[in-house]
Amino acid sequence: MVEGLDAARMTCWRAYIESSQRLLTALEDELREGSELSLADYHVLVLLSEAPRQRLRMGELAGRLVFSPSRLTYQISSMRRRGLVVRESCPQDRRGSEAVLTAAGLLALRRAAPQHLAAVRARFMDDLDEAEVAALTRVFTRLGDRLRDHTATTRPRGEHAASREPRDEHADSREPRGDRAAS
Amino acid sequence: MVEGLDAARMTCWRAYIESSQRLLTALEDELREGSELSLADYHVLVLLSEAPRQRLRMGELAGRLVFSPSRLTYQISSMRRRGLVVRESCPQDRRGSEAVLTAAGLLALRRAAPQHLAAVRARFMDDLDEAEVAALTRVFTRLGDRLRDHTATTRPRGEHAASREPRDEHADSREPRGDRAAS
DNA sequence: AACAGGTATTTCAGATTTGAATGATGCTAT
DNA sequence: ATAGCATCATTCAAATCTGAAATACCTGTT
Repeated sequence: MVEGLDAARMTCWRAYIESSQRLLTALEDELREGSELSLADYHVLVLLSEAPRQRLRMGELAGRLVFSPSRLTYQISSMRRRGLVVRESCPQDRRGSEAVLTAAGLLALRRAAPQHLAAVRARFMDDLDEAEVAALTRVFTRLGDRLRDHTATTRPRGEHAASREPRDEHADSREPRGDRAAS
Repeated sequence: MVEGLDAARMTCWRAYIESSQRLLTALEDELREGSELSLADYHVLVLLSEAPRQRLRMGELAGRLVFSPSRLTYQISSMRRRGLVVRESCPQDRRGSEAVLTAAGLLALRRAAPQHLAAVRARFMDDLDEAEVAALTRVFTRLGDRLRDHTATTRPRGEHAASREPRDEHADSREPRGDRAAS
């Protein structure tokens, strides 16, 4: 048997995997019972609300959400049925289509955000001291950067990974933006 | 709008969510292409291989995997079809049933483990220094402990969460066990 | 301008996941 | 013992997710 992880890393890995799963499950449950939204719905709404004209190309959205293209198509169809978004075809590129936030979608986000963010704090963030926040930020930012590259390079999950151009100006803004609707 | 997360925590939260998603996706893809196993299959096999007689009750398995009961039923059926496990009804409690690792299941795990663990290291663990490993372990162990309690107490996801008794002796062992097969 | 080769997205069938309902058994207090 | 409630697990239908194939359009070349 090839050498696996050392004991400390194995413990770390297992704690991370299991607790992350529990956390996501808990947040999903709490979000659903306090709103009509799933976590996926919520993430879509956040991204759209922060986007320039509250709209994003399907591919851009899929890339940021880490969704396969077909999953995103399904997700947006579902949200459209519920009036949270509408679709428009992209004028610059007629192959493309955009998801556009509706007033109802924005309202849904604004209503759901306080509870959801409170839940994120209650279940996770409030337990972290500043040093821990800094450590997690460093680790996961680095991880995300490496995996974004890797996905784009190696196995374009559904072809929606970030483009090869120098760098898309939206692609990794992690800072608040002013036009943010809820968060 | 109620106060959300402070800027540092929001950055942290988003980096964690996105990169965790990318990591899981990458590991799932790599595991599937190097074996016939999904990540869920792999986790089941690891737990069974470490269990006393290489068998676990459905509920115990669901609780540790953070699976709903019906999801676990489906998962185990699928693994049984492929010969990775068999099922036995539990002698002590005739309501219950056990999943038991087969020789083929153990073999599949032993074959898949080296590549999978190498991927875990390559994509994640090798980038962490000792202090980061320690910080993550502390944070996620604490998180897991709190969420295990919370789930058990508040909203027994499918009723398989740990019992309310003082503490189930299997429930949070995170240490290697000696009889471990692969990891 | 027609072609070749790429890209963006959807469609489709099949696999997985969910949650509510069901069946079967265990447990406790009569 | 047995009624009454709790627990373990499965089933079923509906919702979601995946990957391969199809569709429509772009772009650079000739």
